[in-house]
Amino acid sequence: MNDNNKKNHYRYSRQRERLLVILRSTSSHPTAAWLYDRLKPEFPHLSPGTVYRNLTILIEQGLVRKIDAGSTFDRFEAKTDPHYHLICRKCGTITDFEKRFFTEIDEEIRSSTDFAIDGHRIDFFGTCADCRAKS
Amino acid sequence: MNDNNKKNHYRYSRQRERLLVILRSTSSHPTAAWLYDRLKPEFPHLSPGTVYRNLTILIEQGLVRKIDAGSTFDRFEAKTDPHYHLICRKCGTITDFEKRFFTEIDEEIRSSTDFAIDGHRIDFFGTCADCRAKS
DNA sequence: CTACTTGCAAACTATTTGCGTTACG
DNA sequence: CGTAACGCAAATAGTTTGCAAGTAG
Repeated sequence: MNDNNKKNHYRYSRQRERLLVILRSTSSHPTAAWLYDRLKPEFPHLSPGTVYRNLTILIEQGLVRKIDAGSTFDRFEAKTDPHYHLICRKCGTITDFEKRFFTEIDEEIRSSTDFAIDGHRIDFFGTCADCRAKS
Repeated sequence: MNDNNKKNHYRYSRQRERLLVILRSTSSHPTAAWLYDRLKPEFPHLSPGTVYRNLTILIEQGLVRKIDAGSTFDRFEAKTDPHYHLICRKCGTITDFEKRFFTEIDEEIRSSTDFAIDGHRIDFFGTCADCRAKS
């Protein structure tokens, strides 16, 4: 009956606002730990729980997305427009790719399964320019 | 100087052989816990460590792949031929899709980045037939 | 015999949660 | 004022690791 355990409405929180601002100001797809370290000087009593709870809320609000890129930890991004990720096999860096979105492939899948497809995620793997320069 | 901590060669192990057979006999993309439960009756003294260690070895050998599908736990598959995953948003089931592989999209990305792309992964999201029937 | 593999148990890491307090609306 | 959000600390979940004993080659 209850929609899991989502709140009725969200109250303003300075910590959450700053978290979103920082997340929007970087393209590095940071981890929760990185965000915590980044925010700690501003809020000396900040706790990891607060970071995680706020990330969850921001995700519920559709302002942030969680990324799995094969690590043991989660990464986050505030980009909400459709885009892909280029993941470097050497250094793990994630780079956004937004020049092209292959909406047409969903249609191809739809036509040959009984799955009701509403979206897709693509990660491209390879070696970034920096890593190639180093070897 | 040392190649991380990989072994010089792999010795035969009955546990590992059975693990691979079971993994090859299912299309359910199981978790380590599921594999452990499945193998436990055959090896009453089996430990989780053995399952994880052997999965790591099978991955190094290129016989098994680890899948991240947004869960807190890893899933594994013994399919090594290129294919995609259809992930149900309701029940989390992962279904293989192998009818079509979009090799051409790598080329499109290559031409507009300085990333040396050598492969991609696509996950399609939606609702599976079973879940649609239930609602 | 050498060193890879095992079982067991303890350790580890990232994340979540309970609780009493603070503060937004 | 009611209840969402906080900080703190303890708990959890999944996975990894150290060690002594077993075993493949």
